Amino acid sequence: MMEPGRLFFDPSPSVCQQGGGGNMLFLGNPDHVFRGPRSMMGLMDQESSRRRPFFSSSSSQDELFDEEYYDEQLPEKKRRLTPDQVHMLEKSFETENKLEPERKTHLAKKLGLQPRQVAVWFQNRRARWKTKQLERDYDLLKSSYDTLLSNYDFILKENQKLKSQVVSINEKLGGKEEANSTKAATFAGADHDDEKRGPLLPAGDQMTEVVPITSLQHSCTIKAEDRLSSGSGGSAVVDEAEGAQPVDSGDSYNFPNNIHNDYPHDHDTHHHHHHHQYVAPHDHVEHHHSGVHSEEDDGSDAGQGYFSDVFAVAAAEQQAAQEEGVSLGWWVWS
DNA sequence: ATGGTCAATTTGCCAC
DNA sequence: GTGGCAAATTGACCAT
Repeated sequence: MMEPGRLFFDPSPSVCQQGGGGNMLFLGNPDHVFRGPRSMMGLMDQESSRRRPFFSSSSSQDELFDEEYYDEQLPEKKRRLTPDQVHMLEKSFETENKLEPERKTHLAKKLGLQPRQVAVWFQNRRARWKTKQLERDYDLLKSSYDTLLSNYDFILKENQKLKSQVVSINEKLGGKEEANSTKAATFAGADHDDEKRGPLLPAGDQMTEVVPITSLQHSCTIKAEDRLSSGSGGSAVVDEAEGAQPVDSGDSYNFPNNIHNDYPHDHDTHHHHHHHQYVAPHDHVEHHHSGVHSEEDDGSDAGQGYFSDVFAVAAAEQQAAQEEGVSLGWWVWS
C-alpha cells in the first residue's frame, strides 16, 4: 500500500548545523510536525510541507548530500542516526523512557535532530524495549516451567522410591508379625485387634495420592499462564492476592527499574505487587538463553516486565523445592 | 534474493 | 480540538 501523500522529495530544503557531528540537512520547515486532518490523505501540499529530516553521518556517502544538491529534487534517503546520537539517546532513554517536551527539544538541539525525530526515536525505542521484554518474559516463564517440571519429575521418582520402601517395610513387618504377633501388636499401638489393623505405613493406593503435588504444579503453571496471556493480550490481570481484582489493563509495560516510569497507566500497577520482590532469574534458575540477543542484557537487570511477580513466585517455589530436596515429600503426606 | 533492523508514517485511542 | 502515545506498517539500508 503506497500512500499518495508520501513524499521523498522536499521542495524547500534547508540546512542545519549539527552540533559537533558534521552537517545536518533538513528538508522543509524545521520543527513543524504536520498532523493535518488525520483521517484524510492526499493533501499533498501539506504533506510535502512536512519536513522529512535526515542527517548525514560521517561516512563518505554524505558528500552526496552536499548543498549543491539541495535544490534538485534529490530522492530523500533514510539515514541512520550516528552512533553518537544513538548513544546519547540511549543514555537519555535509560534515565527516562518518556519524553517530556523540554527534554525533547533539549535533546534535539543537543543532537542536531528535529524534535520530531527524537520523539519518533523514543517511540520506536519503547516498542523495541517492549518486544525485548516479552522475549525475556517468555524465557523466564519457560525456564520457570522447565524447572518446575524437573522438580516434579524428581518428586515423582522420590515418591516411587518411598512407595517401594514402604512396601518392603510392610512386608518385613508382616513377616515378623506372623512370627511374633504380640510384638507387632504392641508396636502398632493400643489396638489389639489384628483383623482391623491395616498396614503400619500407608502404601499402595494411599501413596498414589500425589495429587496435591500435581495440582500444586498445575495451579502454579496455570496462574502463570493466565497472567501471561492476559498480560500480553491486554485484558485485565487478576491478582489473586487481592481477591480476584483487576489490577492492570495490561497495555502498559513496566519499564526498567532505573527508568522512571511515568506512564499514566502504570501508576496504579506497582502498588499491588509489593509483596513480591523481583529476583534476577539467574539467581534461581538456569537461564536458557535461546540465542536471542537482547539489548538490555547488559547486566543492569533492566527487565522487569508484566510477569515478574509470577516469576518471583515461581522462583521462590523452585528454590524452596530445591532446598527442601527430598523432604519435599511432606507435601504428599501432610 | 531474502530477512533483519531502523527511521518514519498511519491510524486509532485517550487525556487534557 | 490538540497532542501524545501504542500498534501496525512502510520503505531504506544492510548483511548474508
